Amino acid sequence: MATALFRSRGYHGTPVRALASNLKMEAGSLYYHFPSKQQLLFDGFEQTMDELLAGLRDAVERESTAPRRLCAAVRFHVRYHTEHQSEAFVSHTEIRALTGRNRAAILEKRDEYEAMFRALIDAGVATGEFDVPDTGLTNIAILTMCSGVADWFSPKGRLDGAAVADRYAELVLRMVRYSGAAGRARGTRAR
Amino acid sequence: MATALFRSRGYHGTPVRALASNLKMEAGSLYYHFPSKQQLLFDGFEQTMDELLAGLRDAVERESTAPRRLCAAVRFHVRYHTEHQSEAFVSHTEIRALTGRNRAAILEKRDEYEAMFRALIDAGVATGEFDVPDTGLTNIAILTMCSGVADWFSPKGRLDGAAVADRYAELVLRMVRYSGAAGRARGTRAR
DNA sequence: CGGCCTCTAACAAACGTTCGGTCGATGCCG
DNA sequence: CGGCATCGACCGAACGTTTGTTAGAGGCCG
Repeated sequence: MATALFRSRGYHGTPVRALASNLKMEAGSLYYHFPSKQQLLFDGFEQTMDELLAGLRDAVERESTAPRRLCAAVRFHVRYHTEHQSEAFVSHTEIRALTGRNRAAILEKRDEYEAMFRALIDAGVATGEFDVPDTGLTNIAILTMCSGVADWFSPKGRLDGAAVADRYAELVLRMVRYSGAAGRARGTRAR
Repeated sequence: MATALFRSRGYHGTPVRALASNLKMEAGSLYYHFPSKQQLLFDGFEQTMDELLAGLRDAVERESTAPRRLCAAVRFHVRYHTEHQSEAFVSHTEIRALTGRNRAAILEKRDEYEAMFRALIDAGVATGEFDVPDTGLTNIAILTMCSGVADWFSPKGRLDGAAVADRYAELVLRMVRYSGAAGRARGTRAR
């Protein structure tokens, strides 16, 4: 997969010839399948963002109360970052490698994602279930914390993706000071 | 500054000629001051890591109780990431651009930094002041969350560095479930 | 004059991309 | 069933440009 190479060497640090040889091909042959290296990056970005948006929407829809919805969102987000680690990592670090309108298109989707997340917090604040001094800051703190999972997670590690997701959900509940946090994290597991 | 360019375009995405023209020089002139592009990157890394290590040690030394020490550590970490945003950002994203032993040297310092942070949590757990289900995971969650500040912070934003640092300190206290969290964050401000 | 510092020019290597040719599989026709 | 055209997938070589780096000459300032 191209994403694995982009992850370990970066977009600009990965020659087209490396991408090709990874697929047991010659460099020129790649251009039968893709019009440019940039498009290859962009396609990966778009797929990742679409999966994130659809997955988040889906995870949230299954729950009704604010704490459960936020929990489900966090668990989905973390699990996606463990199961599609390379894609998620690249989507965070290589945005700057996207050119003009490609970058704009992705940033738009990222903003949409962040807004969906923020709405989950706002909802809990509105009902009084959450107590956060600064919704915007708390939201971005939660998101960067959860996205950071793609930085350090290892499938060979002590905890698997589901376990990390559960523990992160509890951490988030603490951050928004949901009083029923202690026993809830595991209880509201989606699947 | 070279770091600013590395930040916006990445190491491999920044030609030596761009670094030079940023200093109103020609490319060749740079090599009077630096032996190689790689060394330029490494020097920046080493300075940043040393400042982080020294700063953390210093911030922690001034406080005695576990919650105050953790708070001071978080505040220092966040403020450093707002005041040296480019350096901090590059030190997170471009580790992969470091070659062999350069990379090893930096990773060693990073591990040392993480261990110092973890010790702060362990101390609070030992005294019963903190209640965390998984120290290692909580530690890395806190660190990625706080380092993420370098991703989104803007000096022109609504909150300045000190304000962000204070709010992050409170979020962290919530994560380790220090019961006196509410009023403490601002109270323990260092400077 | 002498020591910093910067310039210009050039280098080989590596870059993304293009293109004509090749090869095996497939489909059609007699 | 055999012969031939067609097609998708890939190769290999080449392209013009850009890369990091080196070398030597020249200018400013003491």
